Amino acid sequence: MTSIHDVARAAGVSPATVSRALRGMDRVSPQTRSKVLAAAQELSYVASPSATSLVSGKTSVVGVVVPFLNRWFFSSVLDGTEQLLRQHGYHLLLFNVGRGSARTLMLDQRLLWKRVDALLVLSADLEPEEVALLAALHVPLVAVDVDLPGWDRVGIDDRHAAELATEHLLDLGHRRIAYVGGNPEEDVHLATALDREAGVVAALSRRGLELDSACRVRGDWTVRGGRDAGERLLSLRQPPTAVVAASDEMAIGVLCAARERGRIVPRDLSVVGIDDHDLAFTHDLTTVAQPVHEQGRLAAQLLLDALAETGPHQRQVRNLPVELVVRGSTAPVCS
Amino acid sequence: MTSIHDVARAAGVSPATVSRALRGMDRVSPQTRSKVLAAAQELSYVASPSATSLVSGKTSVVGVVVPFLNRWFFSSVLDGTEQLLRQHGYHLLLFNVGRGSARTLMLDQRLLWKRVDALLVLSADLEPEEVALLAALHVPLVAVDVDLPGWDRVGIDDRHAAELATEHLLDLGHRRIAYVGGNPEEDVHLATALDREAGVVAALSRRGLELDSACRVRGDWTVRGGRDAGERLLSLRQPPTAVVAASDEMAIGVLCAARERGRIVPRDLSVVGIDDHDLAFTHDLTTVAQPVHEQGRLAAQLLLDALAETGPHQRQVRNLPVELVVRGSTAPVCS
DNA sequence: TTGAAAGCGCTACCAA
DNA sequence: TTGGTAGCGCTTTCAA
Repeated sequence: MTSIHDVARAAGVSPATVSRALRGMDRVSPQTRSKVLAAAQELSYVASPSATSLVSGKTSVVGVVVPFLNRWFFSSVLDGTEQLLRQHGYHLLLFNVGRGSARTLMLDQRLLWKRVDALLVLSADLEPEEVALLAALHVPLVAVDVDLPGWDRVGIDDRHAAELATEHLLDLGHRRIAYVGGNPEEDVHLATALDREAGVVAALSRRGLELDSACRVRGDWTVRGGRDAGERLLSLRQPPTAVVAASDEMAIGVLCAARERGRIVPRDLSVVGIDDHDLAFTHDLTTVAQPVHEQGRLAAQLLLDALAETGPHQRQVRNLPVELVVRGSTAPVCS
Repeated sequence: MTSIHDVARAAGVSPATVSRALRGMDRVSPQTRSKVLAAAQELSYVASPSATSLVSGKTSVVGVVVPFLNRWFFSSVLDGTEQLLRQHGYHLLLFNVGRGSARTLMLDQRLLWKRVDALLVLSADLEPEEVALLAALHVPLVAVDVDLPGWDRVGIDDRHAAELATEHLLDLGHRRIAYVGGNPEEDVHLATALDREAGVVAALSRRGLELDSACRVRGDWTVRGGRDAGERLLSLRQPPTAVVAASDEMAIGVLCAARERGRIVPRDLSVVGIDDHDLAFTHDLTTVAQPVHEQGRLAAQLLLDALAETGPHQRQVRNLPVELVVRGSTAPVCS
């Protein structure tokens, strides 16, 4: 409970001087500063963040809005973010909102108002009122892997990633290619799902092929969802010879479905994912790798830039490079 | 920037009355209250958290200390924690400290002081000064899967979990059983690694067996580490017929090593993990499941209890039940 | 039931 | 270079 007055008394100066000395401002004599530092150290004084914020209007807190904490992509991005923001003196306040039918937390003004200096949004599926709220907060905001019109964005070119995956299969001679995407009902606003699908369609059409509607199935972005999707695909009268999954989790699900049906990968079915999940290599999964950690770092950097800016903000959109990683889950089509 | 004064003016009452009305305190007439509520609504007024905290000394923030964000166990526990704390009006402030040689953040008073009302610690490997700091903060604290003497603990009986895993293998006739644990150098303080090892040793010794020192290898708690460990074990002149890994990630790594060496699991090698990781079933991994999400919830509940307490605190230690989940990675020993 | 005023702990302005 | 003072926005006595 030691306050600035205690330090002032101990150092024999005024609270104002303690404040200046401790924050490294000029117009404090070296002797005074060291006296103050010593006293503060002695009393293990730390300024109350509430009091400081009340005066400065700054909280040193960045809010992070995520749909899930326990899915690889999100936790990895966050991991990349944390370090950089910490180094610059910011704390991370978590808003784990859920997604679609698992939406558990609605952002509202009471949660955010005067609580954060900036926001990092990893979540799609925000309601229009929530987006309006974000604007009303008047704080810098960076969206990762989501489009929030008007705000900075860090991500990858989703369409291109899917094209890479699809072209790899086409180059191997596959012609009947399926796409396992998100959940169309829950993901209506999720550009990621749509863009990746568009990439598949584009790559196919360049070879004069189409994405058969039976070969376009949802996967919920989970392993279980991917397995169900794979199940559906493999039970078609004319099953695909290859699958592009919008995420590695779903791709792994498809692998499970294939295994359960006794299909040998890649002999009977080629599978390619997108992400390069930590565990992708354990399934020898061919995938399009995206720099997840780096996206977190870059988002943090953009936030820091915006926080440091004085003038008007120039919108930033940064897509990081992706790369096809060929492993053992894809092979030339059996003729 | 609307403050309590604006609301007071709009409602034609004093700030004090607004404060009482908005917080649902008694001694406010119904008419006045509704006038105030209407005015607050109209101006979309939200009280400044800094100002409120400054007066009350409460922040409505719980700090969570984790060693990693992007590892399944930690992100899943956190996911369980978040919801419950939110429901009770608490925010989560993240402290992603790292572990061992990847230690990136040292807890210090400036980080925590007056910033959190309580702490959830998922991290081992805190330095003695950090533990002393935690005590000096005088806030409720619950440790998950870690022993912090004197503080509440939520976890599992690690020793028992390892015993279950080992007994399963013994029951299948295995006699040469290996243990893949953490990194002994980095995990000196990590009771989890030691307790699980003790469980293996205990189960073995009940059958008159010992844990051969060559069969006791480190795994870093990662898939890669597990793979290296598996590699080491399989290259022994007398390799084990079965492996207990202290985590599913490491167990999966062992499976990879086996596959790379052309060993068929479970014919040539049985592998059992601990956790029941989300992806464990994709590798058909036999494992000892622990209720991770539930640990997060329970920890949150204990924190809420402690926060609500007025009298002295009674230390709580809660171990949740574990359960052997038999899948396809274990089989009777080949004779 | 309501309001005036003091004060939470700090920073910033203006004098000295 | 330093200190007094006036807030920051709210809550909480104490009076009315």
